[in-house]
Amino acid sequence: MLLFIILLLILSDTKKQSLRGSIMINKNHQASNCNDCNCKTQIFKNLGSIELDLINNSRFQVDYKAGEIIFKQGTPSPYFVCITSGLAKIYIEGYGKNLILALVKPVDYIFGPGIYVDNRHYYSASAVEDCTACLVDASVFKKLIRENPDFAEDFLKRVSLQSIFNFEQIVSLTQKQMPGRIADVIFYLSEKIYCKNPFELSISRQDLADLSGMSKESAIRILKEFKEEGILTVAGNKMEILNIKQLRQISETG
Amino acid sequence: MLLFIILLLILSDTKKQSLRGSIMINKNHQASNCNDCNCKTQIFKNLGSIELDLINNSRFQVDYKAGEIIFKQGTPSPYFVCITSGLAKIYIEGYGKNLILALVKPVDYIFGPGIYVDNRHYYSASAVEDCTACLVDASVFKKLIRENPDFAEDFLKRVSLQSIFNFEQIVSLTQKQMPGRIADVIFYLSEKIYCKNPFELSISRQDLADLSGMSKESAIRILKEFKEEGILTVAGNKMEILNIKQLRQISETG
DNA sequence: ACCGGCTGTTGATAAATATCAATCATTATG
DNA sequence: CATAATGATTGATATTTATCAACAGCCGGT
Repeated sequence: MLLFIILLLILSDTKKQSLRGSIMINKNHQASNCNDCNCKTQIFKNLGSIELDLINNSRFQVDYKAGEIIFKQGTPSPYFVCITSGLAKIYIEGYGKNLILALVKPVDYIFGPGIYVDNRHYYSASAVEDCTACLVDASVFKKLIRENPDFAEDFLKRVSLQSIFNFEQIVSLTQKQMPGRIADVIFYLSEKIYCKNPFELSISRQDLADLSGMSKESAIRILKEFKEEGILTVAGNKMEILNIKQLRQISETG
Repeated sequence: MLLFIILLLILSDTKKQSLRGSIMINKNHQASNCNDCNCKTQIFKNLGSIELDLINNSRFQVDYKAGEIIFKQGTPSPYFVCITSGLAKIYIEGYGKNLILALVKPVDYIFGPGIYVDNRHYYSASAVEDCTACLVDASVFKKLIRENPDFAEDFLKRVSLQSIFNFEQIVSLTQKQMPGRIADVIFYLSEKIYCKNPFELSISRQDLADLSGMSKESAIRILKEFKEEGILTVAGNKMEILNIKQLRQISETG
């Protein structure tokens, strides 16, 4: 039995090495240590240097090409994923369709609820743009949550905000008609993701549809209507909101 | 030390007396002290006697008649609500329609995400059946989360389970057609809320519709279809699932 | 330059669902 | 007991939305 465990450890360690091998080539590589990384100011602001070292020591950095899957719904995984560059989406694979729960940009982490339940992912994640991510052992995270109340409280606040966002999303998706839902998605993209007004979409029309819970064709049609009414301009992946007020009203009246 | 504990118990008891004045009328009244209450075995199992006293001292017990509002979306509130008898619903007030997020039965608490954000409620709660609830100061709760890692971890697990449930709900509501959604709601009621198979609905058809995100008329029609296909019997508020397998399949095929 | 595959776009049609109106049943109320 | 008031049910109809099919545009590979 003991032999078996040792064998496992050796195996996992060599596996780790080989993974590192491919990582060293990485050009987008940002910081060799969490203490120097800009991620810490936002997510880990309540952690001390020793605590950051703990995270640093259990961390892998991985690159993903656009379209690649970061993790898949249903698979077990004792990691949490911190996006350090690029753009990822987290989505639920439903019955034929996908529903995008959120886009994740730097610096934010993807911390699935499964970590505190059964170490399984309850949604999938994939790279929308080329991405760099740090994978950190969830047990380290949980340990820090137990030991550092400020960190725990900040985490709870993040979880709460996420939860509030989900509620708004549920209402939007279940109670608004298509124009209202598209309006919400456009605001989300402009205000929360790309953070500017004439912005360039890096997501596909299908993603747009998966964000607003409708078919791709319907999403395109609504966009066209908005364009015809002078609410926005769409040219390929360039988009600009021209009449924020009217778009806001469409969002609110459903 | 022992003396100190006894002193605390006495103190908490005298304080309780004054509060009792208004509560004593209550017939459903269950326990005069959290230490004796059956709630603690489930929610507060990781709390020691002194910690429970803390909760006990900041607690109000209130009765609600069926239909009464417990708290309303948008209002500020530094309390968390523990349902100790009856049945409540938490729901989001949308645009004309309501969406029921969950039914809450004893012993469970309603801990809105606002507590860690801005002390506002992001959904409303009302009594479906006559209810008894304990209101506890959120600051006490937050204090215990900071000081007791086991309690915090258990709480995170609960929040995670809630979150997983919400995801399933989003998928059901946005990707399934009406029969699938009604099937899901029926399973929810039978398995999670009433916990038996021939069960008696204490919620209205409108609530059924608000749980499944459709109009009341549509909900009734689907119920009728299920009845005609021999999947279940509905007579007023009595309901029995006859063909669980088929209902499961309807739920899964959307 | 040509081709095949992909995403995006459009129109026609079918399916799903809500709304409206009327009726029935049940309970509350004077 | 009569009568209002409320909730449940049903049918007819209108609206919303998805699906299907066709086609355009773009891009990488040859």
